[in-house]
Amino acid sequence: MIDETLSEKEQIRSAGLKVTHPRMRILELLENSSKAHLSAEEVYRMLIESDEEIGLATVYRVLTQFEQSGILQRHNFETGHSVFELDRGEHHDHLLCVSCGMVEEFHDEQIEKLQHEVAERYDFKTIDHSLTIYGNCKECKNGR
Amino acid sequence: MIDETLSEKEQIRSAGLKVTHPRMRILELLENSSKAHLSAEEVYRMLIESDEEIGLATVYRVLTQFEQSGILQRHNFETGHSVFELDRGEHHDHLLCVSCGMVEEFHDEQIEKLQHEVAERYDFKTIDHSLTIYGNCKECKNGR
DNA sequence: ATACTGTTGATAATCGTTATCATTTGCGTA
DNA sequence: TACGCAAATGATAACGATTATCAACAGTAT
Repeated sequence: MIDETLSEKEQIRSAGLKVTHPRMRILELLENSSKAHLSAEEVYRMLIESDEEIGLATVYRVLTQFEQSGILQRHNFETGHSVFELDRGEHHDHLLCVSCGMVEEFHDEQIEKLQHEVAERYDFKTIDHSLTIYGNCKECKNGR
Repeated sequence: MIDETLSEKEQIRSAGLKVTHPRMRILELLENSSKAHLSAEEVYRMLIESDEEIGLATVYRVLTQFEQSGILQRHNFETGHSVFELDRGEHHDHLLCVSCGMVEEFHDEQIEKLQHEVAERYDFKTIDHSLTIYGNCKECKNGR
């Protein structure tokens, strides 16, 4: 979960990481992206298009570090690759359009509560949970 | 969703597939397994151990065909590989122990209903949905 | 039994991701 | 400000899971 009042530099520092060129560029990119959910390959391509000489290995490494320090969240939808988004603190679930790939976020307190009850019922210590609804969005449902 | 009253042979036939040795063995294995959720590699290894000469490529192919014809369900938990289980019709969600890999199934009608409401709220046509709770099971939570 | 088409198995290829390692770079210290 | 060193980088090899290729083989309708 990030503190929006911290600058990129401060966020990276407080994650215990050196403030380097690749890390700054990647964090800026995530914060300025119009798409909330990006894959490593997408981040890499966007950097290349901005004439940044950042290797693919570095992109994967930095994204993983950002995830581990809580700057980013990683999601594994059923697409065969991970996508990342800024962790803004509020837990949410996803609606994913299988036609156009669009991702919509939602939060439902009632569902959250029921999930905790289920975990309790099975004597499970919840670490994380993910709920994704796959389907067709408004646009794709009708024409396209 | 499979009809339990159909024999393996009939299930394969009604999927529009030829009744072959590998398909029979794989379906039998799934139906007799004590573990409900198996990966392609696990199925392959179990076949090898039963002295079955079935190639890994065939295992992947058959599992995919069984999934497409509704005999199996495929799940992509956050483990990096797919697992398969017989589709018995009743939708359910999963509790996954990140320590021992144990998978527990549950069904909560209330959660189902709330998910439909969310989809409606966003004008989404639901095709599928998956809810997985990651954590530590009863055993792993305490000693191990 | 025959023929035709789907299926199989060995293996190469692919995809997303991680490991390796020589070179470079932040950054605390002198 | 220059120095030194551990941490970080980038090119690329390696990896694990899965899919494609293709010649040999096997169900099944006739």
